Amino acid sequence: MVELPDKSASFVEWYLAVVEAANLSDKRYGVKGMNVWTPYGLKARRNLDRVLVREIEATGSEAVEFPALIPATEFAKEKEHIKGFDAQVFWVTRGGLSELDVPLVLRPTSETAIYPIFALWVRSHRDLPLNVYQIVNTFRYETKTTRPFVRVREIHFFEEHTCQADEARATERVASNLEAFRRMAAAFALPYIAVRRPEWDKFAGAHYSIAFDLPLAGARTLQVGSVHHYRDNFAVPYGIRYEAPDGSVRVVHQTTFGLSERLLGAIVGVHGDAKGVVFPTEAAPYEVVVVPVTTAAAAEKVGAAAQHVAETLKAAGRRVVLDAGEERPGAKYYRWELAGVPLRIEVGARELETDRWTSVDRLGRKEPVGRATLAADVAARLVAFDRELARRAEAALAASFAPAATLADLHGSRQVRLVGWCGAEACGHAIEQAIDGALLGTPEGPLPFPVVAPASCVACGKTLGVRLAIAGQPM
RNA sequence: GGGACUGUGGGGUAGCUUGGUCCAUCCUUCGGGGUUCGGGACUCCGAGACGCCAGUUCAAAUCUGGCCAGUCCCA
Repeated sequence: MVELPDKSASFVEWYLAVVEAANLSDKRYGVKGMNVWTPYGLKARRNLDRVLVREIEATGSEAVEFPALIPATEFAKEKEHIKGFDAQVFWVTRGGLSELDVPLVLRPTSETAIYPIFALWVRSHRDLPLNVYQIVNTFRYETKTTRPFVRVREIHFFEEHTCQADEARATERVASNLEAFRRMAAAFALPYIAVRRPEWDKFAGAHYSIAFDLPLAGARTLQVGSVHHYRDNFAVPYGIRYEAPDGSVRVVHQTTFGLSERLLGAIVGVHGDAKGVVFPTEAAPYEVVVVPVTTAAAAEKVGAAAQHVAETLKAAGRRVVLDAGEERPGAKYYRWELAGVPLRIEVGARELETDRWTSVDRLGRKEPVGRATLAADVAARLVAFDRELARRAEAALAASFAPAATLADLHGSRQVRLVGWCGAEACGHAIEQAIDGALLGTPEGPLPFPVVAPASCVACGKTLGVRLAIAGQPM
């Protein structure tokens, strides 16, 4: 029997307990920040990857894989980048018994592994755009407390790297990535806000960074991914140049798009409830669980019917698990609810006398599904489930933001705050200090809820050039 | 980066102050048997632990040190 801590009262405790109880990850490996992917957790992760791959490939990106080790000499070429990552890399300094002449960095991100090769691949304007992505593990020497999926040292990382002919085309690629992320997030019923990070918080080496933030609990937010415009900041030191149609030699402009298993953390954190995980259909390791409700009299018939239901759904392409175990039905319900399966179908003697099965979705909504129309009815129920899940998440997101007119409002805030900001770094830091968190930045595009434009900077009171900014506490 | 606390079967705990009573408590879990089965069944039998390495001691889950890991707080 599993008792979960209260989600709204102690979010972090709840999160850790859910991840463990649902068996998504095993944190007993014994190296800080490096957890074991369990069969169940890995199924979910692969579903996320499947959607990411589908959506990024729809934009003309191709998969590649680069090595995990980067020579120190290459790593050091872009000086803002190395400044940003120097303190959080693992080094490989020895090979067997001998010291390496050139130490190797275990990639914390792959710019410096990929760009020397991009310089070889890109020769002509005909080679552009170059859009590639990889899904690999990256490593960061995280010193803070690590948490499954959210802050780890071995990161399951999706990263797209592109080369474009000029700055405008790179800007277009950024827009395309924002759109791809919109589709990915929608697939998981995850509402979010896209935020342009302030100068002091952009990716090391970027011209600008746009991050995807989700409110979790109180003022806490989780960045699940980001898109960066590099301009030619990397292309110059790495010599990524091409010959234009007019014969001139030009430097490419680059973008990247990064996501990680934080997406899974976000699904757990946003959709999960007092009973456990709630998986949106696309992410769910199993979309449907079939539970036979047996009695001594009808055991055989019920068992055969349950099996038939499972097989019918499998044949229709559903991920299905048939729980024919010895436990009583109630115990199974609790277990599969903890695991977050979107839809349960109950097959018992009662149903055998009708032409329907009972189905209950993870939000507790009970409805019959037709025997003859099983696959179609289940599909419809799952669509309705995802829609309701999204609706609830959107309502929760809207409720987690509140405007703040003064710095005092930010103290001990239980919500993410919308503030006026003049753009000055000093004011930004004053805001960060007040909320004991970060100025996440300025919204990129419209927010998914109504907003009143602020009149003045919450820190200095100036009205000139004031824009809407978001302040919260990144997890 | 700084500090605090914690580490006992798969999970949660009692025991630690004051070393011997402990081949270690209780709940859960796991394996086997029986009766059951529409929201966490009951019962019988069985399995399973003192984070790691040193030290102190006749004797260490218990005391000391280091390491590793986890949790929390602060920059």
